[in-house]
Amino acid sequence: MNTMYDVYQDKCPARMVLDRLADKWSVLILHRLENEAVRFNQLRREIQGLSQKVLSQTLKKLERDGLITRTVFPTVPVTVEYALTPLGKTLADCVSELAHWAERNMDEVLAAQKSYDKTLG
Amino acid sequence: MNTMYDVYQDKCPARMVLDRLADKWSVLILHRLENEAVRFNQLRREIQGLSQKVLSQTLKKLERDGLITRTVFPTVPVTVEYALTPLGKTLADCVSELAHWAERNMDEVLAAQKSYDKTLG
DNA sequence: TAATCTGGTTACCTTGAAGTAACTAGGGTC
DNA sequence: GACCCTAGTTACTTCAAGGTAACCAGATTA
Repeated sequence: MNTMYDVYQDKCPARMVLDRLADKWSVLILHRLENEAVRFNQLRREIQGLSQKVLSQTLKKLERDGLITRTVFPTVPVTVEYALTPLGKTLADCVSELAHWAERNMDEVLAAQKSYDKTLG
Repeated sequence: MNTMYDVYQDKCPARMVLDRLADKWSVLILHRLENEAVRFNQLRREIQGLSQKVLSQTLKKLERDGLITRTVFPTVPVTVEYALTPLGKTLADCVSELAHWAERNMDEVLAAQKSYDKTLG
């Protein structure tokens, strides 16, 4: 049973959660993990512009939130895999739609920006 | 017909769009506008913690992106209403799911955080 | 012994985002 | 004339997120 919350309220815990989710890197990482577990350096290589430091920080936050798991395999060199938890999966579905929306509609957004900037002359 | 983009690529325009969307205030504003047009000060009052400056900036960005319209009514004092465009509506649907997810699942997230913090003792 | 791999952490610095608060405009009321 | 309303803008300051780059552990290979 869930407590009722209102995201419009300041200091509402749902707001804190939303604040964490509304982050570009979290969105990209969750999206990437949607269909398979991925290793640290693989994420780093695939998500361009994401530095090692920020990747590490973001993964830690996502793990803390119970959205992803971190599994260490004692291979040589060591392998660390990140994967979605069941909770993370429900969020990733939601977040992927955002990513898809961006891919689908960005032509229209760019056109709107162009037109907006023109009218300011 | 849309160009194909990949959000994992740096400097990909879809990434720029995603970056703009993955913003707490944009999410809250789009969510609030989902079912009705809302005035400037009304948004400011209802979305707690959102300053006048940031509200103004965020609305301007959303308008530039073609997601909301700004309509001035020559009442006294002047009334300015913000409303979703059809494009904005498609995004708001997506974004509202994120807000709902946060409200629905935050108990579980907070519990995960608590448990994570405890194991670090 | 030196270099290489993964998966990080740490120190240092910069810059841009946000807070605060005052100011503007255009009109109405007392 | 002074003050209130809406809807912003502007100036100043501060703070934290992020970039860069070096460092670390643990093990392997040449």
